[in-house]
Amino acid sequence: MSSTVGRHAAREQRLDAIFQALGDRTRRALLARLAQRPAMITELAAPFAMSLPAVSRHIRVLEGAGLVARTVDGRVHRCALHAAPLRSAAAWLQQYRRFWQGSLESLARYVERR
Amino acid sequence: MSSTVGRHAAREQRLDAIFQALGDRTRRALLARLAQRPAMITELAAPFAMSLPAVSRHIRVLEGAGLVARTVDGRVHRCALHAAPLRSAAAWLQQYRRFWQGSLESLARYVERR
DNA sequence: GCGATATTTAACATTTATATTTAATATCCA
DNA sequence: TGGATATTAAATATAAATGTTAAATATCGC
Repeated sequence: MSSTVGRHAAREQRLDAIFQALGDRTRRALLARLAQRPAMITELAAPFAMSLPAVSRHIRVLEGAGLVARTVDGRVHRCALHAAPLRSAAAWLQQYRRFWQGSLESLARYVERR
Repeated sequence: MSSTVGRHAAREQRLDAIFQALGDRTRRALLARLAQRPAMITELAAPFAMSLPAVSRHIRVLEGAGLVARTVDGRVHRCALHAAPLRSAAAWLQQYRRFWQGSLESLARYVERR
């Protein structure tokens, strides 16, 4: 699994997991909450109109993408944001920066011309 | 639907669609291909070990997220990258930049100390 | 008009995602 | 010990995603 294609597939798989995890507003809200400070599961679940097991599984998805780290402390599971994978996602998006920059500049030029 | 919550929900929905669209490696590969130059459906589908209808639907998902624009020219559907929504995704990610930067700086300090 | 080409639609099968409710498990603490 | 708390697991239902093949639709070009 140390071949070039293997590494490529693994990176793609990680991006799949990261973007899929981000593709749900509940999970993005959980990340936003964790960006404030770490929190236990019950605390994280409280604001949502959704059962605790449902939130628990959303958190597991975030963990699977490497976006949340869990520390078990007695019966309390404390969750913390782990932002490193977001960096990979941002790096992927930056590849396309010139395209949206391009269209913005085109728009600017267009607006100036009038 | 022009209330603040309405707008918020709409933005969340758009982010859902964008991130979900990006959460599939076939679709990311299609975007990468379209970043070279526009192409028709058949052209886009050719490299994939997957039926044409399957690719056609992936493209529709990208369209749904606003990432691909289609121009019908006779029987040929020409697709072009439309990167603007990626900017929203990047903007969302930038909110978290300080977290991954933070860990990078910590690492740098740690490496320096030794 | 007719056959070849480009694409979608339909019908279908399979898998994955998401949510619920009800148990089970583990820990805390009086 | 025993009841309250924190969390997961199991069972279940539904919906959505993904892929296939075969048929339908529309256009091209002779």
